Amino acid sequence: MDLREIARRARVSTATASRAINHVPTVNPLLSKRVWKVVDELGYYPNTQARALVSGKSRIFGLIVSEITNPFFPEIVAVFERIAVEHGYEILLTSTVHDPRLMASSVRRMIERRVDGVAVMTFGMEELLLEDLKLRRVPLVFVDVGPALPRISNIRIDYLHGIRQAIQHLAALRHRRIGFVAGPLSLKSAVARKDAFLQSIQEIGLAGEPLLIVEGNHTTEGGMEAAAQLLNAPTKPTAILCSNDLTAIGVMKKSYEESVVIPRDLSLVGFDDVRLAQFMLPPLTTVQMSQAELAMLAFKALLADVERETPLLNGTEYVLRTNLLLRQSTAMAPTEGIRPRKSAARESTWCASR
Amino acid sequence: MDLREIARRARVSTATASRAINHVPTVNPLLSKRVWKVVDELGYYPNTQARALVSGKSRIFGLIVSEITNPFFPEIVAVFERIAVEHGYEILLTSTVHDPRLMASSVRRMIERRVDGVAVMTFGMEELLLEDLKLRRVPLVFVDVGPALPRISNIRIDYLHGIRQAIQHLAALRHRRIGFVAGPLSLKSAVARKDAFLQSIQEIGLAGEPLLIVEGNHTTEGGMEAAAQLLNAPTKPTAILCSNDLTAIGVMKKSYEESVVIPRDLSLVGFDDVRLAQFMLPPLTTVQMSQAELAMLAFKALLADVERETPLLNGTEYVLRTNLLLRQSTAMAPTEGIRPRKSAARESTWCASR
DNA sequence: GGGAGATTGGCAAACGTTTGCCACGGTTCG
DNA sequence: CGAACCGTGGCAAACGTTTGCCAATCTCCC
Repeated sequence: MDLREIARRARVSTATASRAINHVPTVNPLLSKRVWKVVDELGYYPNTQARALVSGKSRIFGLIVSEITNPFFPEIVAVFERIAVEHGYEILLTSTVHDPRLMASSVRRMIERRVDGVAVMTFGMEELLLEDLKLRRVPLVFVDVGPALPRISNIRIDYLHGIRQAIQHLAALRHRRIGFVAGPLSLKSAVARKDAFLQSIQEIGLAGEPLLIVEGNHTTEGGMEAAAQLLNAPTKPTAILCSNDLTAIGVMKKSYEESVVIPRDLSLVGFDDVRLAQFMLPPLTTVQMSQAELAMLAFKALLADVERETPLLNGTEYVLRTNLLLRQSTAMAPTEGIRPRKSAARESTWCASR
Repeated sequence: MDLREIARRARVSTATASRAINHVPTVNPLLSKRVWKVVDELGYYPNTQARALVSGKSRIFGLIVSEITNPFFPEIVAVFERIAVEHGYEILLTSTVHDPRLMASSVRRMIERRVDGVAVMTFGMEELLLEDLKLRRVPLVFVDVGPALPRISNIRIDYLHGIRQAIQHLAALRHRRIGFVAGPLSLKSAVARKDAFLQSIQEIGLAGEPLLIVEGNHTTEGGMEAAAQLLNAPTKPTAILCSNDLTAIGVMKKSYEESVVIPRDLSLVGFDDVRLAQFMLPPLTTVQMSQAELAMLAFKALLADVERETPLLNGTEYVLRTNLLLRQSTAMAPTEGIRPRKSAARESTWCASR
């Protein structure tokens, strides 16, 4: 069943039928009604591919996330999809799972489907692979990349704001030895988080304390390994800040196994505010980075780019704030009985790395 | 840049160019090489919509899940997507969030995009809304629906297998008062799980015990509410089986708040084996229902239907088994001090419902 | 009553492919 | 030497829309 059939049954031309269906105002209301009657009777749905072919617009946005099984992303996908649908867009989802080959194939598929734009929510991976998209002038939006080219927007995350809050919160609880489990330092966002941690530590004059930084990989498993290292370090931290919630969950599990009770013996702060964070035992204090806002920002950026007729000289930059969310995984630092203060100072550059 | 341009530059007709690109064997290797050279130089990607238009196949599968933020689903999406891509298919994802309107609009969009098939992973919701798809002979695959029509396959979950194991495991640990937090009974799968629980209880002669069933809603919040009810019931259960892991996590949280320690005071078993289950404290014993297998089964079913030239009289039925996964949230039942056996018996039909 | 202008609807081209059909050239065999 | 056949490649139609352009009809005013 196609437009021709509709036109035939409504006794109009296909042109009129098309115009009626698209609510072009010049069409005679009487004819329009006739067309719509037939459409409803037959349950006709226009063929999007034919439409796309002639209009040159697919009304599809690509959405690339690094790993959909990471609980951070489903929320983004859900919100992005919801807004997209509201605006008549469809999404083409790819979960790259950190595999450049998959990323490449995904980019290719997106180009083949002629997406109208792509949101790249991988937090600073493999931009090289996106050359093809840039070349074709596909509007793009990234998270955490430098100042933008035309048709390329950027969402900058203000990591410092939330992380500074976290550190100051811990300091207020008398913690001085604060550990940090970083994300994979190949990720720009992981580096940015670590830098924010470093800066925050410095700001409140804790830079002289032994530096307790371990590189994790943003998974629970990585968190467990990192916790193992940190808890056996010559100078155990009394508090740990993690580069993401999954890592923090891993730390919780390791602590549990080693009978370190949170928050009595160890205060713990996560990052992201994954939905599950509040259901941990104890509920995880974490730096919130709103997934919903991030998704909305990304969509907004893409839509603006698509609807703009003349491309801007440079893409727009959007900013997303982060904020500390207090729950119950932090507490006053344990009073230190036999803290080997002097000897610890000697090792102030201790820094493990996986 | 289009096929015509490729053809022009390779000095062949578009027909030959098309055939070369699609590896039609009759084309002269020399010409083929010439075509491919141009293709690679120009970075030409064929326009999928034009292809779809003429071939009548969009090479898109729809995937409908009930809620992508439920950690059960991302794994399904990930696996489904991976296999789809491997087979040259794209997926159109919808998260219906239990909203019939969204479901309807999603079905419409899928039809407009001319999907080649749809996997409906909502566990028994709103099949009525899928009439449009059935009408158009779109291959479908469901989970937990009755025997199938042509072009409609079904994946039946063998809930009993795993749930029976769970109950027997609890019984072996001397538990006699086993509570159950059901899912929303509007969901077929939730009913099936409850029935499996009932049958398993009966099988081992525990049917005479007070019946401790609460209806939850498959969310953590629902689990918390259910736990509140169960823990304050006249005859507190010593073990609770939950209809899914999210519910179990809610129960854990509530127990924690009420200082009921798991597994010492209360044994807990979940269902699904969400990735996070093993990171709960204590790690959650649960009935595993492999998300990866489910996704693979669904894709396989769809693909088989698409590739079959003559539709079967009835769709195929696939079966997915469930299995108990022992972790650390179950233990021997607490020795019962002052158990009010007689008085409890009177209330053996106690059954709360939200 | 006739012409100008405004409405409205139809014809047909275009979007970028695939593919059925046919023609061309070359080879083989009688 | 001619006919039959095969391998190869090109022409053009088709897929289902949208839309520019033009023609037809109507309205209104002089």
